[in-house]
Amino acid sequence: MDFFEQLGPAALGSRLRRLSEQMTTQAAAVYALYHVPFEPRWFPVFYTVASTPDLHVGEIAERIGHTHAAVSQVLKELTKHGLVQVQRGEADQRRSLVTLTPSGADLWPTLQQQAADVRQATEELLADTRHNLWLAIGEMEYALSRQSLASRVKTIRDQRVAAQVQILDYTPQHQPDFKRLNAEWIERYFRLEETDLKSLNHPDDYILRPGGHILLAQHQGRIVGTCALIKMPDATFELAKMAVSPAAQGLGIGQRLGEAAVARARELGARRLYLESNTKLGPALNLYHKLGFRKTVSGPPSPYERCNIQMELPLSS
Amino acid sequence: MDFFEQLGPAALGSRLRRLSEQMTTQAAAVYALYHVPFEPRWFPVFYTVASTPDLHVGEIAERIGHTHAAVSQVLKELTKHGLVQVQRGEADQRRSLVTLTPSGADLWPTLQQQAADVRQATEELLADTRHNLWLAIGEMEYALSRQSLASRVKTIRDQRVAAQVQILDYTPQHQPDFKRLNAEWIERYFRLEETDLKSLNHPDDYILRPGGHILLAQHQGRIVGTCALIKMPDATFELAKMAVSPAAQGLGIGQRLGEAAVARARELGARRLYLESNTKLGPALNLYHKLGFRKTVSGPPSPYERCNIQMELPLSS
DNA sequence: AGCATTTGTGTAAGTACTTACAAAATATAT
DNA sequence: ATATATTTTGTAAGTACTTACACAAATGCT
Repeated sequence: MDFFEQLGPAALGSRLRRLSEQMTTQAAAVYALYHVPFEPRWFPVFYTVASTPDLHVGEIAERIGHTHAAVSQVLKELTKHGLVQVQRGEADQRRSLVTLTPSGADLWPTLQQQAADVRQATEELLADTRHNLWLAIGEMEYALSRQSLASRVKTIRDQRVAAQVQILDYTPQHQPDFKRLNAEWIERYFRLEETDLKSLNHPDDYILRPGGHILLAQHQGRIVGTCALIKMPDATFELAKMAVSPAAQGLGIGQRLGEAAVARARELGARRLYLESNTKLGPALNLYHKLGFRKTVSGPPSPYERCNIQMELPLSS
Repeated sequence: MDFFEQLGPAALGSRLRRLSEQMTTQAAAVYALYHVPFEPRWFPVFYTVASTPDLHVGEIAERIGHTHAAVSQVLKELTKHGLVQVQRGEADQRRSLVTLTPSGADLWPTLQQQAADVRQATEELLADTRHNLWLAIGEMEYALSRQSLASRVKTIRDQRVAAQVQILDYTPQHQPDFKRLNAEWIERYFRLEETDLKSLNHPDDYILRPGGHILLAQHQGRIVGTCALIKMPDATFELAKMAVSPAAQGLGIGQRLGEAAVARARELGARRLYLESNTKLGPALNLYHKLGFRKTVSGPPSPYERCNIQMELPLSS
């Protein structure tokens, strides 16, 4: 099984599954040992009912950490085998109250004894190992409850990507990328307007020459994000043309671009940043908020139809 | 979840299953993170094919530790999604050789990167814990490969039962049990013969008064086993009427009875033990062998039709 | 009291594997 | 060379759970 060795803990899930399967098989063998006509998967439910009778399905499920559906299925089988009986609740007619039948009660001491034997065997097994599996599971469950594996992986990937993302200044060779990335998202949500086409086709004329700046994000040799600072009166820049390629979204590239834009505005002596957007663009607004932008009380009307929100960020110089 | 706390490690199997399920769910979330249209269960197969192309189904299965059936199913899906292609083997037409398609090869770097990220995340997770889950699994698998859980449980149970089993001397009140236990197994395999009935109905007359002894095994207040020493010429006793109740079989009660009988024969100054049995009775012969009995080369003919094997145990006094 | 909402349960279908079985190609024995 | 055994694979069904859905009973709200 070089597979596990090569991949290491990345295959943790697979390995856990294998071991749990092995344990389940062994459990079946244990029942055979005691001549008990009983299936391992019944145990949690039976144990719970025997310990505290007159519980209903939902309560049993909660105690053993399975779903009510699983409990319901197991109870059906236990009933068929004559080990438990189910009655409608008296006060609450929806509930199914469960108790042991006489033959279930007969079985109970044997199962208890068996559980005690299994417990002892497992404890001896665990005592033999340097790394205690039972405690390790507990610690792992705790660690995962604090931060999920997926979000841990995301953190790692974001760090790696951030190290690979470069923020570049616009040069004329970037015009096609600049246009493509912006046209892409505008067309997805709205319609390309005349004003858009002018500035996307001729950013030199419409953005740079009037004193603006354009920043680009490069990842693995490809331009995957853009954003522009457009000069406005009163030491203000408008943050516009913010776009990240769909394939590169979720990598924190917007954040990097935004931060770079804010830093650049500061360098240029801006006292205020301003932007226009649309409330439909949730993730974008989220990003702006993270960067420090807040809703403007009132501002000049926008030339774009699609803008229904304005935000600003005062820059204390 | 008091269930796990109450039962402790006896519920190890359940707990492993829960954790592995959680890891599987998380794995799916990780794929979503990378925008990869890929299911976690494909990974082992895909990984193996990408690392070493032109393997066939059986080889892949062996490497990843799954069955060929599982590999076959996953390959079907991978093919449907255009990630791998399967060809008949040239030399051996039974084999299905697997290689990546161009689009599978495209996906490979992303998956490799992702696996590396997952590995790092998991390693950080493991480093945070006091009991290393990865190593604990390895140790547990090793321990179980040396002795299965079922056999460990059996050892523990046998010890417990042995402590509870008492070997008693026959008194007339035991006659019904003595008869019941012997009749039970004789009728299961053969037919009760006249000779049987005499000694079972009147053990005093046929066994004890001629100088024999009867031992009984008592477990939890019930007589669950019998065995008799019948006096023969030349300081020899015949070990006969060995019976253990079906419900109590496998508990090592036969062994205890047998050992007690041998010890008693020694006390009585016997120089040899003798018995007759049938080769159909595998477990019984096994027990006799464990007690030290060996096949007799030739002996006097038995009054019982069912006897086709004779064994003896010389007792060095 | 009449309505929507919540709660409790059961059933069906899915999941990621397994075991069991079947069929074809190849290897081995006579 | 022919019959038999073994290898290789695919398919079906099972396992021990899950999620999704449906429906009745109870509760909350006006």
